Amino acid sequence: MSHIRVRFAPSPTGYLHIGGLRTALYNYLFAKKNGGKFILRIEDTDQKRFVTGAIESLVRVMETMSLVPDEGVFLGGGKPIQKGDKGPYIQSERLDLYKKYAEELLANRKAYRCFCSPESLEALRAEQTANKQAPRYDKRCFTLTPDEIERKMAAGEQYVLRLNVDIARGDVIFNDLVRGEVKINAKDIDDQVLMKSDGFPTYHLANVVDDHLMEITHIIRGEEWLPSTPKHILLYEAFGWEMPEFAHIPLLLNPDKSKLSKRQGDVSVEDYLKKGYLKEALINFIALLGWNPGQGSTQEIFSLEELIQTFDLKNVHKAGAVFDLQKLNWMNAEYIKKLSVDDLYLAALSGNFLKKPLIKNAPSTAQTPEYLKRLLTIEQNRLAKLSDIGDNNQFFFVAQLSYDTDFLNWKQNSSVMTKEAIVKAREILSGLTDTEWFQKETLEKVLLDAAGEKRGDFLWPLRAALTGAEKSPSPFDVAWVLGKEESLKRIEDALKMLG
RNA sequence: GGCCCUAUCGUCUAUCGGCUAGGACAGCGGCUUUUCAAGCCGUUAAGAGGGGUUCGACUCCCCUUAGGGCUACCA
Repeated sequence: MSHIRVRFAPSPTGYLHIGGLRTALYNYLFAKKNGGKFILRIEDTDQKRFVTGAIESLVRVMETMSLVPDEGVFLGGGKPIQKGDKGPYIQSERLDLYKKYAEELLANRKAYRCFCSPESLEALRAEQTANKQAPRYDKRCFTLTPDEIERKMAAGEQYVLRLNVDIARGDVIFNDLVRGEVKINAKDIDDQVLMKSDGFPTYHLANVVDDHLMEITHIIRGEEWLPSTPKHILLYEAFGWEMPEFAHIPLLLNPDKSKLSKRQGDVSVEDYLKKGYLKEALINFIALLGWNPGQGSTQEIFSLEELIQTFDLKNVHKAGAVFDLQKLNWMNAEYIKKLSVDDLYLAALSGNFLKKPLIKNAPSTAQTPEYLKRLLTIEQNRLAKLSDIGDNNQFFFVAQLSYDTDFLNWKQNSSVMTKEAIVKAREILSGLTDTEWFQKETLEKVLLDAAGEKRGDFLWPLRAALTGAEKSPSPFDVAWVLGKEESLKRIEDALKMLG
């Protein structure tokens, strides 16, 4: 297969859907793996559903996710720009092209004008449904005489162009790269509208025309397109064009196995980015939803580069895959753990995860880069996503702790023992220089030595005084993050409470 | 209703006729331990049902069942 060209062709009706991202990814991987070209085309043929700014956000997210096309629509100065010699890549700019090909179809009797009103079509459908028949256009306009057509057109009647499906065509058979042979009989194919009355093409026409003109060799798209593929094949036949290969990839599913949708969780890629899922984790996770390296491999963590090397349509699953947030969380945590603290800090900073109210309302000493990096050092192993930063350790950001005095006592220990422990801690800690303090190992060793055998007697009161929390990282870690001054202040506060 | 697709642990999946059915997430248990995580170790859990084909079927074929998708002048 020489000169492979694939495309991702979303419509700008909102944000990039996580399922769309997966489709884009498979296209991208397939292209890169095979030395082909990955094209981004915008399918904005439905004026009613167009959302302002959707193209920009679509392209931006693709870029963020490192799925940069070789050709098609890009962003330049925040505005959509197009690159490539097969453009334009935005369908609303190709209207005359569709018109030209539609006329060719009309001339060959492969398409015909239909003047039926939406109301009469709806009535027809209602009747067919009531009679338990499959709703299908009855071709009544196909038999219009040239005179009648001319009269209606002269009268300014609105019309659409329909595909003239020849029932005698019999089975339309094609070989899907992931599903194998698929067969649908022409009698089950509706006379699909190709051109709408507003002069815009429908998906079916625009898609086939563009894929041909843009020399697309492999159409990799969601399974929801499987039933309409025969219509597209009929169009290729009508034009006498070479057929591309088809690969229909399995749907992404909600936990209840229905098609992944809003309502049952987040579906836009930006939602996940906003929650602090790393793009590498998202790509990795989504790649494994419907594909695996096969060959008995048990590898789970893949870089984009590794995915490119390993990807093969042969190993794409046929059945839909449930989007399991728990596994995403695990994978994201894996990626967070692999980051250096500086990179983690940068990721948190650039994603705006250090500006949350919890942190913004904290004392300024708890907002310095040094402080936050110490926090991240401690929290790195405990984070599923960046938006979780600080949430389980809020004591790092409050000016004044609040807890019951009894909370300082380890198990059944008396407050006298607790006080002794905290006094001892104060003595040791106040003797440390700042340099010693910020050597995490030194701090830990000094405190561990002081704790001796019965660690709980010493460490629990200290940890309780420093955090006031039932759960927290170790007292060494907490003290290390807080710094000497704040730690000693909290220790003094505890001693005051103990009287 | 019609057409099409699909079917291995709860979830993602391996297996491409020889299986004591493997891995991962989640769950559970343990170790570690000052609490909570992390980490390490262990463990529960699957071939929808029925017919064929075959020396031998999770793997191939058929039927049933179940789930899903499509059925628009939306993509």
